[in-house]
Amino acid sequence: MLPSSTVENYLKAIYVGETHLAGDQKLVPMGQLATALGIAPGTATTMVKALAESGLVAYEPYNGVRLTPAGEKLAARVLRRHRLIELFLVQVMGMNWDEVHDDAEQMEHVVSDKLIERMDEMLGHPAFDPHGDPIPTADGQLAHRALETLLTCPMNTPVTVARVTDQDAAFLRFIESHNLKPGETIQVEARDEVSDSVVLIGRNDQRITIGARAASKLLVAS
Amino acid sequence: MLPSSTVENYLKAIYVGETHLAGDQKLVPMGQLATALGIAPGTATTMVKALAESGLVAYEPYNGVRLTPAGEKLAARVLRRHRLIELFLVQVMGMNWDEVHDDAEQMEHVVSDKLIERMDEMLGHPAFDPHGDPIPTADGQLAHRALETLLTCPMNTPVTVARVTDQDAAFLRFIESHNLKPGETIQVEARDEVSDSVVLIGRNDQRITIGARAASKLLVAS
DNA sequence: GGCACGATTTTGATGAATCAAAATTGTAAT
DNA sequence: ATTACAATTTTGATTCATCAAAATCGTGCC
Repeated sequence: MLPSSTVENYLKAIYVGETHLAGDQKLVPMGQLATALGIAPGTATTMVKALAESGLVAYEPYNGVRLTPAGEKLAARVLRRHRLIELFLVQVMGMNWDEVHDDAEQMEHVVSDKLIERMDEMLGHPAFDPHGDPIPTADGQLAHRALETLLTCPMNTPVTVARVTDQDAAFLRFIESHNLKPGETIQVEARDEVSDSVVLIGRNDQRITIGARAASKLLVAS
Repeated sequence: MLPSSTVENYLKAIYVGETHLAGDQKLVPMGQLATALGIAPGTATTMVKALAESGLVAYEPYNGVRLTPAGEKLAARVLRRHRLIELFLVQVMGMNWDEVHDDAEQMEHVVSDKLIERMDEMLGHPAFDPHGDPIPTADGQLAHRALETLLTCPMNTPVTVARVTDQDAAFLRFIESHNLKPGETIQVEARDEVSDSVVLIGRNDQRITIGARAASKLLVAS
């Protein structure tokens, strides 16, 4: 009864959906789940009912779905694999951070525990992947950091880029080419509601203007 | 229209089946194919007919199946991936040669061309995997070596183990623990038809007796 | 030459995952 | 309250890969 790749993907999407969710209520709506997985809404409903049967999720019709402890354990395992693999591909295989997502997406379902362990050791039990996403520990714990987006962090104060929450290759290449990868130190110089943009001061005092939508995907620590 | 894992496995099995086949006729019987893939005979027939539809194999009812050039190209690609991955897992990840088969079996279907290329470079464009199986080149060429089994090679003459044609983990561990891995130099001291066994002189003049069945899986070069 | 047996093919059915489109439900606005 | 819209669920079908068991084919043997 080991979970299929499909089941693993559903659990992972619900897990991530829960964290993207506003504070208290932890029910992921079917529509959001279907969109995240790129499937038709009806398919999500059918599948989630099956997952509820096997005790991996709690399903409330018309309201949404949430992981049970069993489901969360499995989801964390898959996410751990995904992020370790991404880091491995960048760190050891010398691939670029914008081209590792698809490989990780596939490999996370098939590589042995032994191989994952080897990667983990080789990388020194890392806590974060190349995008700054936390890597769950073997027993499912997530490192928690208090981060802010570029829309909410203090202005004219040096902050460190900690996480980029978008896997789109073109976006990642943009971030990289403007020296905004995790680890870089930057400042927010100005925010403008009207033009919907944020002006940054980056490496070598270079000014970079990005849209608010993009700014919300850059998480920083003060 | 990229081939599914299932299709890739069928092609690979036919490819390997063809080489295991006695010289001239290159038709792999359905029964053999079904056994190799661990499926029911009827399933093989159905699937092979579909493969014939797509031009990957030539199918002769009641006689067997053979790869077309298109099918051979795909099969060689899969085998190349499989063997590169096995070597990578041993050489780079420090895994044992008896525990890499299953990972390779899964990964061969999912990793990107880019990642395979990186492995190939990192390993220095190797021609053989840890078991001595030849790795097809990117354009599908197989290195050919004239090897003999321990049942047919010259006796009382130093020969070098070149290939072990069995993926069974227990067998591989046996080979390793008796210092009979590819690269080792040994001699055949005696063959006995009646007891169905072969006596070898291995490293440090150690005597090792193995059955004829096992001996047929050790290929050596003079 | 006929027959029996082993290999192969056919048939009918199943489970997993999916879709499109129709039906239903919940809610927010009038 | 009604109603209208958006989200969700249901329905009916499809595709892929598989099996078991029945039907068929080909070959070797007497």
